[in-house]
Amino acid sequence: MKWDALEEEPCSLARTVAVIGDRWSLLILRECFLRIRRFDEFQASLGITRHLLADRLKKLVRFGVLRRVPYQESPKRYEYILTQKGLDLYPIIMSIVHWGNIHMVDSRGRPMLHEHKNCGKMFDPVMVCSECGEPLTAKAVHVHPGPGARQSSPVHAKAQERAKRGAEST
Amino acid sequence: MKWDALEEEPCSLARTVAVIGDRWSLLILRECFLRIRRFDEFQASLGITRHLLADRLKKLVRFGVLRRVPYQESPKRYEYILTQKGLDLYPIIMSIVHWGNIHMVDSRGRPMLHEHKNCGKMFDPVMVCSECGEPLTAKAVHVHPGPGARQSSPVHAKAQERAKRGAEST
DNA sequence: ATACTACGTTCTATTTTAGAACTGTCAATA
DNA sequence: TATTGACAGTTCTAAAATAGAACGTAGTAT
Repeated sequence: MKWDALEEEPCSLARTVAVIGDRWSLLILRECFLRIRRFDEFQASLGITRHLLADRLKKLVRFGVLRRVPYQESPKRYEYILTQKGLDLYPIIMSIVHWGNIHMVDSRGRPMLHEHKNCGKMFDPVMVCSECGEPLTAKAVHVHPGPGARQSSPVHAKAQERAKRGAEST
Repeated sequence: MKWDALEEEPCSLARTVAVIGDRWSLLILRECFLRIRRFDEFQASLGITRHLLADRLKKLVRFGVLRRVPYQESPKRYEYILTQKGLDLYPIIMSIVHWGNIHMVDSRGRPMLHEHKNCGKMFDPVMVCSECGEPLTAKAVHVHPGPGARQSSPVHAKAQERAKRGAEST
């Protein structure tokens, strides 16, 4: 499968993966949320090759996640700023960080703590239902095809059936 | 940078990216949450090459995200089931889907809708603070080094300073 | 025997990435 | 005036990852 094909898939996950689903894009976005904005800063803090950095920044700009903004004339220099679309990636970044905090820390503990300015406390992110406010788990969610769906795949139907008959899990 | 180096980084995001930060792993996990469990089912529904599928499943098992469970003897056959560690990825998957729903849908609308069994309504996921329950935004969060941190990078310090002096954004 | 199912492995060609060097513009310094 | 340095990329070659197809294996069914 080509990257471009991902964008066309009738699946919001696949389309998002087309934007941020590679090793470097997520790390670049982490730096953006840590207020890194300039080419050489990204390069220095990530150790990414300049070649790939240029490529990924272009891609993120093309998708409207970053904006390339001039910060000086002569010589003209640009920095890369998160757009609203980019800022909206924050829940993704935070849930990735949180999973790492729970499942990937070593004996020394978390590399980073997060303080919520509103309440002044160190927090963890919690994902809740927009309708009832309860925390969400995979098992409490049922999926339906939406208006943008393509006819449901036979393999999924078969798996659903088997899962219903079978005992436990996922 | 090598993939193995990512696991060692003092950053929960980088360590999580080492597990799920490639095109296929996230798509495989999507299928897991849609109750796909068997090799040929993954292959059929994703169009991934058998080579890479075998490789990624091994990796996800190695990281403890999936469990390889026999479902029949003679010939011995296995299926791949999400562990608790894997189920805990749900907020990541849901926030990725939600961003796609908001920013990547075409005119036909969402490919998929989610129903919360607890309240019976179609919902969107919302990320809130574990301490005060308010929705989280990037600007309302302040980061601190944690016990597992390495000394803060000069480039980050520089960027922070510049960001404080400067006017708006991120 | 032959075909079929399920789960991989192996092979070659293509694409992507790593790593280093190079380019162009301008400002500051010697 | 010549040199150095900062910044933002581009270009090059070698190494690694991926795509696509074929092959292997172990059992059941015809």
